[in-house]
Amino acid sequence: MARTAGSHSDITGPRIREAALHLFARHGYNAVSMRQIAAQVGVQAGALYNYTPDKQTLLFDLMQHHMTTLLDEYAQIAATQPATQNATQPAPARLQRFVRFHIGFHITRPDEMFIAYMELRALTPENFARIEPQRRRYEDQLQSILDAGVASGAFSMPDTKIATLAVIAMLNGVNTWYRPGGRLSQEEVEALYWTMVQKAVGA
Amino acid sequence: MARTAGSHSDITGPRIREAALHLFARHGYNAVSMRQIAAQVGVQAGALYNYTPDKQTLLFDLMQHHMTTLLDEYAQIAATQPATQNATQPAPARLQRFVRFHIGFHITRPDEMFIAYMELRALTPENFARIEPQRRRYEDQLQSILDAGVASGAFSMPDTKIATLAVIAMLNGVNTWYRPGGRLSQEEVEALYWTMVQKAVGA
DNA sequence: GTCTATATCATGATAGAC
DNA sequence: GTCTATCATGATATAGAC
Repeated sequence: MARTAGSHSDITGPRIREAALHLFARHGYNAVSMRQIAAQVGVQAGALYNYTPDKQTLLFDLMQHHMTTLLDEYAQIAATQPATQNATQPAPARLQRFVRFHIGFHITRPDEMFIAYMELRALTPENFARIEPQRRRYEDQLQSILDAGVASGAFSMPDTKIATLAVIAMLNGVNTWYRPGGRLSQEEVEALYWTMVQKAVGA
Repeated sequence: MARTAGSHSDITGPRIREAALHLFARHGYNAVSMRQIAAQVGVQAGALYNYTPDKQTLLFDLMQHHMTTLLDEYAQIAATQPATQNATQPAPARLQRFVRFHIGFHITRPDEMFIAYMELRALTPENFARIEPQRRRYEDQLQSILDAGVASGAFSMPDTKIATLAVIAMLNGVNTWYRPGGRLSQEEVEALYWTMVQKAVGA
């Protein structure tokens, strides 16, 4: 049916965020105009302002949602017990879960991930200050796993802070090449990186 | 001395590239205007076009120069013999040299590196097609080291292609946190990452 | 809720004086 | 080689009709 002037819709909001997500990821925040976003949704540019006060808020909301989902979903995964114990889990099991979660989470959200680390500098200072601690909080959880593993003797590495950054960087790299339907399945990718991470931390 | 209209200078060209490099790295290609670049140099916007036909060429030239320097300097390093032999060097020695070179090269050129991998999508398709093979050529040299190491039994990893990408991603991550004068010296950073890479490839 | 129309401003690039 | 001035375009955001 042809798009008319009168009304609809309940789903324009989500479609705007979807279009912005895709376009920001593909071309970069500053290279995308409100007109382009509107065109992709099928409305005029002015209509976007019924859903967002401005372009910057649109970007911030996308990032905020991504980080919140990341933290929430990891909290659930981390809380899941491996069915045998309810004591504190050993560091290698926790690390494996982190690695597989991180890859799985990001591999299924390439656009969100791309924006989350490429468009940080497009945020206003105030918005940046609200996103950055969330990312820090996520990375700190990896470091606590590495610290625990070193303390228990399960891992061996010269510097857990640097190792944290190295592992995150290595895992984030997956999104630069992984494509669904490619040579490797998600399960295979997770297994390969888990093997490499395990070795890297001296497990 | 005050900037005058009449003439100078021989060094405006380099200063333009320097300013563009810094501003592109800091704010992103699309967020930087020709007027901003001109202001940083201390000329008017129109004067920039005595040195570059357009903004896109300015970006391309910066990237091209970076990639050419990278390949040239690595070629020199790779050709250097460890003083004892002139036979083919063992893979672990070659890998160590690669890791230290990669970190050292990029750590001293944070702006160039930032642009080289964040602004690829700001290139026109034609320019991208000229840059991409250079990056590929560089990464292929790492993979050939890993392949040689696996063949000789010095390394052990399930997939050298993925390992190549993983190592590159891990090493590139250094530039997200390293700052001169920080907790770790360049030598210490190189040593830490060499340890982690060594383990990751099963050396 | 969406449209059309518009205010306001910044952009990349060019022309011509000096 | 740089300046001033300007063109043509496209940007974000708003106002008011429907």
